[in-house]
Amino acid sequence: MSPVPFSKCDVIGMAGHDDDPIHEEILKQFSFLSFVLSTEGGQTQERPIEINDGQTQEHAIILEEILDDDLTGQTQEHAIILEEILDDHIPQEHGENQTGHVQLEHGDNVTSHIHPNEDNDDDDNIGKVHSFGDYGTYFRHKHIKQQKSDKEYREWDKLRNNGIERPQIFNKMVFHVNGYTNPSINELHRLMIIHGGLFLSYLTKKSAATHVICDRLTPRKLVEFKHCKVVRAQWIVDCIQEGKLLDWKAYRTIPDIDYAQKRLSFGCTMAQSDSMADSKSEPESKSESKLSNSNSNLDVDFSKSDDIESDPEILPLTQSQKVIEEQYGEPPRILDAKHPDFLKSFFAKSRLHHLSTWKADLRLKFLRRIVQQQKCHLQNTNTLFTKVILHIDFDCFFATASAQNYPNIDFQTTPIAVSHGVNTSDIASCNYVARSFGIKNGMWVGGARKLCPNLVCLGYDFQKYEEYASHFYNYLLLRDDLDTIFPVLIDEVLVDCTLTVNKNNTNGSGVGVAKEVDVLMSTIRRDIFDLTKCTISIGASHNVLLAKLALRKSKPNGQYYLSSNIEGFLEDVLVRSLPGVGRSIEKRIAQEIDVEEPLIQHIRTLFNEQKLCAMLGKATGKKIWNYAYGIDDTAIEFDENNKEAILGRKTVSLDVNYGIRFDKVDQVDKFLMQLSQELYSRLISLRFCGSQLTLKLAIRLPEAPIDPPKYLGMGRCYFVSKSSRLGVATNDWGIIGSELKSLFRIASVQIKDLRGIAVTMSKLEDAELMKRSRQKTLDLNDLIVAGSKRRKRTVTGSSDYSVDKIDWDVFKSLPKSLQLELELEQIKGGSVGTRTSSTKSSGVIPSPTKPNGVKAYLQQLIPYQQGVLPEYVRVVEKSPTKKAIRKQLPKKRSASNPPSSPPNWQDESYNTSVLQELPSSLRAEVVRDQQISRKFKHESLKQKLLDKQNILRDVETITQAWIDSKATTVNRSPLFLNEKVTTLSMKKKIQKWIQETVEEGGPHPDDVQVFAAYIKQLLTMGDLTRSMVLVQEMENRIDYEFALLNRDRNRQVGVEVWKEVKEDINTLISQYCRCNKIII
DNA sequence: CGTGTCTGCAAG
DNA sequence: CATCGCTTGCAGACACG
Ligand SMILES: Nc1ccn([C@H]2C[C@H](O)[C@@H](COP(=O)(O)OP(=O)(O)OP(=O)(O)O)O2)c(=O)n1
Ligand SMILES: [Mg+2]
Ligand SMILES: [Mg+2]
Repeated sequence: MSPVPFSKCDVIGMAGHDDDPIHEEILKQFSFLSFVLSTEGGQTQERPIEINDGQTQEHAIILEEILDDDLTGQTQEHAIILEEILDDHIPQEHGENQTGHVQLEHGDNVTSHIHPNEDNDDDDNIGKVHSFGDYGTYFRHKHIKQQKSDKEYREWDKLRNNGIERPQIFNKMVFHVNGYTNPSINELHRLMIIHGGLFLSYLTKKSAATHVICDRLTPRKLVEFKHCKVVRAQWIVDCIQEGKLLDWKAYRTIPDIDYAQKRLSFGCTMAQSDSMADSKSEPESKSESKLSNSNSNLDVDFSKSDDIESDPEILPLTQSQKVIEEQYGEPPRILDAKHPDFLKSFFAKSRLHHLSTWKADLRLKFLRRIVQQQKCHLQNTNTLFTKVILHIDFDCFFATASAQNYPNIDFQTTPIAVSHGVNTSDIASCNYVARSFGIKNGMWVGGARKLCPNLVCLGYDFQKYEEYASHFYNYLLLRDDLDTIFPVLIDEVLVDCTLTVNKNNTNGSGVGVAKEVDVLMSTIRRDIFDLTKCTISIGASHNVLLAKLALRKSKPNGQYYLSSNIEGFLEDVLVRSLPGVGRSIEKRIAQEIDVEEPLIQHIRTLFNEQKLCAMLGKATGKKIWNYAYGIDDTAIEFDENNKEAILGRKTVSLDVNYGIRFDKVDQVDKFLMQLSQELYSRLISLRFCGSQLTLKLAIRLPEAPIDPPKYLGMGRCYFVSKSSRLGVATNDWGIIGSELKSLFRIASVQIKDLRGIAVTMSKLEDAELMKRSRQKTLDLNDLIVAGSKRRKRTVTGSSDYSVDKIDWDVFKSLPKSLQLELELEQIKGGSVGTRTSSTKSSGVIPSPTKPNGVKAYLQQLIPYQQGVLPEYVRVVEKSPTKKAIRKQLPKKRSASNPPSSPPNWQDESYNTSVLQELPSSLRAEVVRDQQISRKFKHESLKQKLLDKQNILRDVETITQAWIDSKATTVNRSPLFLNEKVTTLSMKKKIQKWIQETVEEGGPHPDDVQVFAAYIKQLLTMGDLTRSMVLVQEMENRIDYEFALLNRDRNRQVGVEVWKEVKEDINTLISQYCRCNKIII
């Protein structure tokens, strides 16, 4: 603890709180306050407070409340208020009119005597500032006041120190304190200013600071403060101790650990691992490998394990996959995200993707089940019952399951891990033999091999995992004695079995419950083992937290019912094993108390709830404090009143932080489009639309190497995220895609430093409800664009509604890209009025590359199949909103713009306003012209040649993929509305569908979705031919309906809508073709 | 203070 | 060759008015 120079201060008015550490703390930090506030202190240099505003009373009351407050944990908050009040009340000028004073007296409580001057009430400027109604002003003033009060405080401190000024070691230095520090920010503040430093609160420009005091540096902060000297708080303390300025470099804040640091000093242990491996398992490598350790490391990899076991039958599946892949001769290998098939191939092999997908599927399945059965109503409410929660989990699931592919490996004695690679590859799961070496799930193989050189790495077998999980879950469902089943993950469930185990406990004595629990657990374990030959463990207790901790104790292949001596049990539990405590929080706690691996008893004895909350935040602190005493009220029941619970989720997202290596923006754009489609298909299958889109980018940290240790990994990164309100819920991938591109440009990052991309759709709505909102957006017809004065939308006052030509309320609800579009349109039209802060309010930074206007993306040249006229398939960003707007837009720009779009802009972007109006054959010509002229402009002859070669190569590979995809889908066909359908019956359905809905103004959006999903499924199965036949059928029928229009104009809308639908389906197909490089 | 956006953490 | 570092929800920090 740093010295408190005010210890001799009079502490008054606090008699009732002498023993309260919190009040002491307040007093310590603000002990000078008691002087200032005291009129009875007896010290000559003290003056009564002079109050010249009308709000003394308010402050006095706040003060009283704070000092009288029995609630703790609000020290910080109170400190701020105190500080503020102090700022306000420190005498500005000696001899001002005294209009009242605050008097703090000895006694049980603080009392205040207020004598406000009623006549002076009109002078309430300052009072207004502080009336909590205008926080903007409040905070602006606060900064200035703070500096002022700092000065006052320094002067006062000098007086306290017998007139001797403290060494001004921090002279001319400006500090900013960030995050939780030790000592606290208030203490630091005090220390800095009395030693001549300037203190900047977080409200001011951080860049003005010469030093940033920060004990914990996250990657993002590292970037933010990269031009500052970032030091630990200890520096301040030590400087003062020494009475001079110490070298700040010795106190540099070290960045938090991340992926790269897991690796530590891999590579230095070459000799050691070499010799170990040699002696053990690879005699033939002994002779050759003096230098290379890679060989010896490889020897235990699954790809060579057949050598070790000399059993050809245990060839892992992944091997055969490779063989198949290689049969193609020279297909361009899928390395990074530039390859069009990357996404698919990545997800197919990503364990975390599988885990997440399985989890979501299971949740959905069980949600449905609960809703269907209304089982939650049956929940027991008998308080006499002993509540019992089971936590069931497979032992080292992946490792156990994968090892079954290798019958010759002795699972009980061989250290086994599941991974893709051999060095920087993650270990998904390792068995308990491996764990005895200290190996853990999530470690890199390289690191693990240092602990255990003989570690055997096996490949993944996702199919098998899925299979076992389905055995597992079906079994649980089959049992009818489990009240609630809550899937945590594929290999892990929480079960409420209160009713079952209490069946002999009708009198509430609790007798026999333990036995019932034990029997139930043994039965489940035995049955699951019989089903899967995998061992599972079960923990049981009366709440979720304790069940989890019991599970940990029971592992491996065990069971544990934690029902008595819970306090004692908890004592020696690692803090880290509490749910919600991970690496970061454990480290923070460990640092604070200087214990390597803190236990719960440390929390109990060395912390209190306030301290935890100060360190970890209010919610987290409280949660952990409760956990330390075994208190947990997490419910595993389904709350049907919760709207989100019924929707099942709040967001749908898609992350790729592997293989992201781009050079040019159009590569990024292409990938973003793929992400859009993936997101789209997830939204469709969940029947969701969303109205907020977030793009999160992982960017290489400046000091991180270009190539991270892990091949194509993300390395050390910081994250940037940008989000956009779409205004209308959608799932359209055209909209999503163009919005993403727009967001990407706003983020303005170095493309080569991009290491990860994530896309999140939030503000979800049921697609069912979307239909209605869609109708609403059509009201945008009210939107009129003509010469108009812009105003920032502040109040939605109806009075000036008619004055504006644009309904800004509607405008604001549009996606940013659309807003910008409209603005551009206005600029073009030369009708821009006063451009107030509209740019700012739309949040879009205009930049040369930004104009993401009404564009369509020319995706791929697709000549139709059987000699039909070639046609360019457009992918239009369709959206009712956009269309509605576009109708209102003058078309001038469109005519002149397209051929001369900015060179920076992606090649594929076109303005379609005009193209849309043209017959497709003519349109094709225009497009081709544009392409040619662009090529001519921007590309050298050499480039052209290269392009040609590329096309040729594409054709070649495509043909093979094409043939192959046809071959693999001979006798499979997806269900449509759960029915088996033939192409012919499907054609008939389409005809009927179109015929019937044209009169109703087009198909129901949901039906379209179902149909689109069907087509997509066809495509996924490689049945391109059939999809195209079906679309052709649609087109024919629509043309037919179109021809009939003369007879019945009412059907025009329906036909138009149908044309759009057809276009969308076409888009789907062309996308598929493009992704697979298929040219038909 | 109430709200929104961005960042960080945890889980498996 | 390597390697496949996902997805969701919650909470905190900070900005804005
Ligand atoms: N960092 C991690 C952690 C887990 N998993 C996968 C592999 C595991 O087999 C599965 C289940 O995770 P568990 O935490 O249950 O770990 P295990 O089942 O492997 O071991 P145990 O449950 O015995 O502790 O999730 C993973 O891929 N990566
Ligand atoms: Mg497990
Ligand atoms: Mg598990």
